[in-house]
Amino acid sequence: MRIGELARRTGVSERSLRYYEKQGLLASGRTPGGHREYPEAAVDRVVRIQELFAAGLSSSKIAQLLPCMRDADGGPSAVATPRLVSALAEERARIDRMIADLLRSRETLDEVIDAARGR
Amino acid sequence: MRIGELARRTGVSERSLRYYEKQGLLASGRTPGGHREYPEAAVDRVVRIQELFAAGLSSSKIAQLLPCMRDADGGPSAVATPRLVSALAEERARIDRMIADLLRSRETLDEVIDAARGR
DNA sequence: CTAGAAGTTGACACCCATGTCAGATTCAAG
DNA sequence: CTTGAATCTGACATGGGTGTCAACTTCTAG
Repeated sequence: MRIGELARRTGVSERSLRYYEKQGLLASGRTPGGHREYPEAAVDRVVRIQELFAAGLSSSKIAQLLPCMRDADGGPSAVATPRLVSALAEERARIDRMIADLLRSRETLDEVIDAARGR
Repeated sequence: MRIGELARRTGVSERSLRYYEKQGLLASGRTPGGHREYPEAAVDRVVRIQELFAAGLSSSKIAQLLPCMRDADGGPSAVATPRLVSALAEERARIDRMIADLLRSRETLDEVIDAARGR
């Protein structure tokens, strides 16, 4: 599929898709004229990338991580180096802290909302 | 206490504390010479502010929210307007989505980490 | 062949909390 | 007083993903 359809189906702007490619997160074939051509699996990949971005990972971390992921198409995954594993473990810890923060903030919001609705 | 101590105790930079004040998130008394003076409760407040920032709320939302929060010192809380309540409900939904994303990302990381450690 | 939709690259702007630097002032201890 | 640490204000920079515009090229339906 082409970039417009991929953008529509993932909800990610064309701008961002091109950016992902420049960062080495998303590969694409090209038509003879130079237009990008994506396989079906690109949809899942883009969604995954977005999630990781939302989780606060940088493009370079994601770029290292992606080849080690079990793809939707069950492609052969590279195996993470020990160095990468420890970096990922740190990210995991960061995510845990982030989740804890979010739970607290949600509770804070709930208190205010409940107080306002309560009377 | 003064800004240096508050920064040390909260782990938030002096720069950010001054920024919070300019955004109306954090009040301070002043010494005759103009140095900021914070009450003990400022520590909790700053931590709360940081959590809300981490949860993706903007300073202006936080500024609206703070007066409605039950403070650590049990101060009198303002009551949120219906308009604010609905904005907060949206934020709450956003936080829920964010948590769901984080859980997925954490799982992704775990898969890669486990695969690398597994052999 | 042709028109209009869709795609390409490159450059510039923005957000917005935070870092950092400079120069001046205040505080607190000797 | 004096001196060094702490604080003040203001200004500029940064990161990093995304928006947007411009000028051009390619694709595709008729």
